Amino acid sequence: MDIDVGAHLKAVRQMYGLSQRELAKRTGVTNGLISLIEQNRVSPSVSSLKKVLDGIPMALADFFTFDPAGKPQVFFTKEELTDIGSGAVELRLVGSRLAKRSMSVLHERYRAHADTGADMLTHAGEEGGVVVRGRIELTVGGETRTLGPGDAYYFASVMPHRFRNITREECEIISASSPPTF
Amino acid sequence: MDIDVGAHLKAVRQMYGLSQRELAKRTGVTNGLISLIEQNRVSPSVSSLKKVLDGIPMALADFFTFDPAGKPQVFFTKEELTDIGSGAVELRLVGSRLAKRSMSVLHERYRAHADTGADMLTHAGEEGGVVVRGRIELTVGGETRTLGPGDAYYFASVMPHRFRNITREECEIISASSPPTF
DNA sequence: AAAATTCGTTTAATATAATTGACACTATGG
DNA sequence: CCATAGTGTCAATTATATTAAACGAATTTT
Repeated sequence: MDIDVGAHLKAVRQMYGLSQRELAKRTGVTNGLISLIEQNRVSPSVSSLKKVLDGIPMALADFFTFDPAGKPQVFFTKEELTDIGSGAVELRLVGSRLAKRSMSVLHERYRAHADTGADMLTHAGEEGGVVVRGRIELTVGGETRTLGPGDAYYFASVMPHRFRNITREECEIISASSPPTF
Repeated sequence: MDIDVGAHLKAVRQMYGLSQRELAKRTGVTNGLISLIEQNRVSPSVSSLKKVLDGIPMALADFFTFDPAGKPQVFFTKEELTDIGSGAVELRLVGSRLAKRSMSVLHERYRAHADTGADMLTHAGEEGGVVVRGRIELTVGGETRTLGPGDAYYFASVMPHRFRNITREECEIISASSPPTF
C-alpha cells in the first residue's frame, strides 16, 4: 500500500475534531469498525469507506489525494515566490519547491518570442491558467489558439502542449498544475 | 454510491484493452473477483481495489476522479468562462462546473468592500492564488495579511479562511483549488 | 471520592468479500 | 466438425470485513 489508509483516516477525522463515535453516528457504521480501520487491522470495503467519508463529509477522490501535512507557509509576497526561471520563460512558484502539496501555482512571465519548444511537453495530471497581460499562442493536442488577457485554458497534461509568445510584448499568466509539476 | 465502481472499473479495464483474466494475472487477484466487482455484486475492499488498479497501473485517486467520457474543451475566451458570481464576489470558472477535473481554476473579482463572510470557510483540499490587481485582506487559521499585486497565498482549505477587500478599489485574483471546490 | 461520561480498543457472532474450480459461450484454426 | 484457447459467469468454500456489546483508562460531575 502506498498510502496508509488507517493513519490517513485518523488524520482526517481529527482534523475535523470528530471522535470515532461522533463520526460513526453520522455514517451508519460502528465506532468499532472505525477503530479497526484506523489501526489497519482491516481493509475497509469501498462502500464502507464511502459511508465513513460521507459523514465528514469528504469525497473518495479527495481522501486519496488528501495530504495531512504540517503547517506550511500561507502568505507570500512577490519577493518570496521561489524563482525557477529558465531563460526566456520566467516561472515563479507559490510556495516551496520541496513542500508536499497537491498543486503547483505559478506566476509565469513569457518574454518576447519566448517558446517552451517544439518537442512538445507531456506529463501526468492536469493544468489550467488565465492570461493576465499580453498574448500567448497555445498548442494542445494538435489544436492551436491565441489567448489574450482574461482568456484561459485547461487540459490534461498528457496531451502534448506548447506555449509561444509570438508578440513583441511580454506575456503574463497565472497557472496551476495538479499534481504539482515543480 | 455516487460512483458506479463496477462500471467504472470495466470502462478503465477495457480502455487499456485488458481482459479480466489478463488483468487478474498482473494483480494477484482472481478473475472471478474482477467479474463480481464489475457486476457490483461485491464492494471490493480498498486493498483489493488497490491491487487491481496496480495492475493497470492506476492510482486510487485517479480511479475516483477518472472520467471515461470524451475529450473536453481546452481553450476558453473570457466570455466562455462559466460565471458563478455571488454578489460582491464575482467568480469565473475555467471550464464547466460539471466536468470532472482535478482542479478549479478561477478568475475572481472582489468589488470594493466585498467579504466572503465572518463565518469562515472550511472544506477539503488545498487552494492557492496570485493577486493580479488591487489589494485583499486574507485571514487563514487566525493569521491575517494584506496582499497586493504579485503577492500570493497557498493553504489547506480545512483551515478556516476569509477574503476581504478592505479598499475602495476592485481586487482581482487568479486562484486554483485542488480538489475542485466548484 | 464515587458515579457518570467519553474515549479508543477488543472479542465473539455474523455478514460479506474473495478464492477455487467448474460451466457455458464464442471464435479461430486444423 | 472437433479441438483449442479465449471470453465472462456462477456455486460452494474459505477468508475477512462488520456488528454489537463489553472492557479499561482517562475526564468530568455531583
